[in-house]
Amino acid sequence: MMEKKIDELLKKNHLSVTGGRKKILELFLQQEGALSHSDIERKAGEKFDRVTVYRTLQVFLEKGLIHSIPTSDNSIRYALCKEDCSGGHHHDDHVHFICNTCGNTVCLEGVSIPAIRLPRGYSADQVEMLVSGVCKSCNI
Amino acid sequence: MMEKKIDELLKKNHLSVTGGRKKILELFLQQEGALSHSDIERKAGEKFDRVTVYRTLQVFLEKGLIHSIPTSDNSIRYALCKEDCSGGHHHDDHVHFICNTCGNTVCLEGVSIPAIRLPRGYSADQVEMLVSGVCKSCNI
DNA sequence: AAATTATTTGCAACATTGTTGTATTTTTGT
DNA sequence: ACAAAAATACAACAATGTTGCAAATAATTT
Repeated sequence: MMEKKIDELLKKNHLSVTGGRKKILELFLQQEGALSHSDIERKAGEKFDRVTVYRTLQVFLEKGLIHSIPTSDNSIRYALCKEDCSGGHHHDDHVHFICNTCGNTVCLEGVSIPAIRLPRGYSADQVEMLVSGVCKSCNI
Repeated sequence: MMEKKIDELLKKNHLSVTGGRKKILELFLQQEGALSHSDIERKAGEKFDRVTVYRTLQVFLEKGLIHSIPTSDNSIRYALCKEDCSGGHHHDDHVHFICNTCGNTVCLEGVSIPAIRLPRGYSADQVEMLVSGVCKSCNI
């Protein structure tokens, strides 16, 4: 079942498959939303050291397994990349949504970021779009 | 000169005019870009306590003198609001730009955030758009 | 399958960032 | 100039993030 998918994902990205990595990947897979560092620490922290969580997230970021989502409250969230985004920029095509009610952060895969016209002289490299409001589940 | 403008701004927002607040406001006015907490601490920290900087920024935020800009590197930046945004949401109409070369963050007042279509069930409250790339000054 | 090598982990120690309470100082309004 | 209100510094603390290194675990070789 999921075990297999996890192992594959790790191997595909040239990462040793270890307990900590499997656990954290599992959290992402079963969550299907974004997780903050403290979320992860809370859910996996009893079994793994804080430092391991930091390092694991960093490695996942570098390998393009996850991407980071900036938020207004100074707490970065991380979410699984649907496709490989190890190049660095393959995830900036969808909008991120934070629910003010439940606090969940999700990637709106269907909603793509519209192009904008920058002032003369500016060149864009990456675009983030972050919407906050009330999500489907909380919007009874 | 600037002294006067600063005093006015503070008074208009029902804030006592004190050394710390004047200094921090001055930094914002002469910077004309966004500042991170550590920026401010570095530039005003010799004269003022760290806690004072925190509390001052918090008050400025509440009063709508400044607004915060989320960034990917987990370090919120603050920028002066052109108009009053004490209501909370009056600043989400422009795009923010971070230069990867010089590190500066600016508000692109002229560039407004395009409307997007959210999936059924979602309602938006606030929208942030964050572009990173190379700014005018660095794009020789 | 055992041994070697490479990688990951936990731990400790530390640095940075952010928060809270309180006494003192400064500002404001009268 | 005085009383009341507000802001500040200081100390103590909590939370978050970083680094080096020894021990443990995973991958590779024979």
